[in-house]
Amino acid sequence: MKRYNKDTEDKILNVAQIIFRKKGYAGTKTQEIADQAGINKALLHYYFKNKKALFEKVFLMSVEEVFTFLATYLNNEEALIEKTPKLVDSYLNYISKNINLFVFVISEVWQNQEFTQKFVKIALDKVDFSNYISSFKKEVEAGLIRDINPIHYLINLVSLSIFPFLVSPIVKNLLSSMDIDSSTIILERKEVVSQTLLSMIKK
Amino acid sequence: MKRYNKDTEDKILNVAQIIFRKKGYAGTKTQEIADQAGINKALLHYYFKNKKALFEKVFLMSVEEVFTFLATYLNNEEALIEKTPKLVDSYLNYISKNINLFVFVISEVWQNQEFTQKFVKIALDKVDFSNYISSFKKEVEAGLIRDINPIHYLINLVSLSIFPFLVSPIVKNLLSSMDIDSSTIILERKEVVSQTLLSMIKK
DNA sequence: ATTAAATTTGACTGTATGGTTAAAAAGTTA
DNA sequence: TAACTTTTTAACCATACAGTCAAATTTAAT
Repeated sequence: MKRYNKDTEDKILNVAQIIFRKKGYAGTKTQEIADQAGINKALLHYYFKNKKALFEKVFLMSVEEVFTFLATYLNNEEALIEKTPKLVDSYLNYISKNINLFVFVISEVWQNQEFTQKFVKIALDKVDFSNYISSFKKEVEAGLIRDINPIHYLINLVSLSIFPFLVSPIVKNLLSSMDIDSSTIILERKEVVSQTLLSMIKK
Repeated sequence: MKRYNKDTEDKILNVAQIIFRKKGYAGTKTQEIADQAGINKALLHYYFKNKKALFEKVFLMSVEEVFTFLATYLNNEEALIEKTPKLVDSYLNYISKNINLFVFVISEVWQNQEFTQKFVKIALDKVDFSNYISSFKKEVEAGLIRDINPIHYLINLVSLSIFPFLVSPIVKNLLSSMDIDSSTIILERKEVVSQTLLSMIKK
């Protein structure tokens, strides 16, 4: 006797993830998840206690994904000056393909602060930035980079990378109203972000 | 014979603005707006055709507010190197007091793209950044600042300013899990953002 | 093949929600 | 004050929605 059909559970989770990330908690209807998963709404409650429980699972997976990607690339052992352009390049690619993920996490963290904070903490427990901090400090001591707070470098990195995509529907409008070609701007961003970050750490 | 009671209409709009900005379109219930405005739900429909019409008014006001503040400060006639720290200072103060506004606009632009885009366009029509662009170019020609694209300076300014607040519930958790005092970091941000922007334009 | 457990379904329920209606109350003009 | 208009209300309606239940179907073990 097994316990639950993993295929069905995965199918529900995958569909729920897509819809929750696009429409948010309040905007998502369990009926739509069931329909798109090709199952009955009752079955959804057989696998997941209720809408909130399903949402919480999706939310936790999402926050974990956000941190995992960042931590993986940040913790690799390479000199920061060489690492920066590569990190920016792959990070911008990742963000552009997963922008819904970031909009979702930020929206829900504010709209449902009471029950999302717990999962932010859980996700943070699995992630470790201490490696990044200590290798940053080592490079400072070795005289390779300027003596700045690694936290500010990190905040600037994610701000410069994520935010332009967050507001891209607005920026596209703004640029076209000014007769500026937005695809050129997007292409230039990688270089701009790299240069801006490098100017923080280069002596 | 007058037409509508302006007090009542304003009361509804103000309450609607607060609730929509906090809970988003789907998360907001018209009953709650009516309750907090101290009126009957029928009266809400007497003043506004339906929930969507009320939302659209609030959304338009919000996008306009976002652009108006930025444009006002950006268009003032002062050398960019002197203007930057002042602009950052007042912009960060403004954002920290109105973070819901920014979360709201970004969330809704993605979640309800079909019917928000129109209002983004309307709001953009009322705003003019051409002044900023031309005075930036003048400073470049005068040799006061480096020859960079003013759009990238603008994108970096808003990214570095707004994004840390957007993710502040997460950052606070992250920092405390690393035993870092977040209030110190926040205080340092003004200087960091200014310096980062200045390093883009200083020769 | 029989039995029993796990999985899936159709039909249902209660409530929350956006919106309407008809009438009462308040305000305005003559 | 009478007549009329504007504003506000209580009660109501239809629908959408999250969640339940009992029965049917599938799966696995003997």
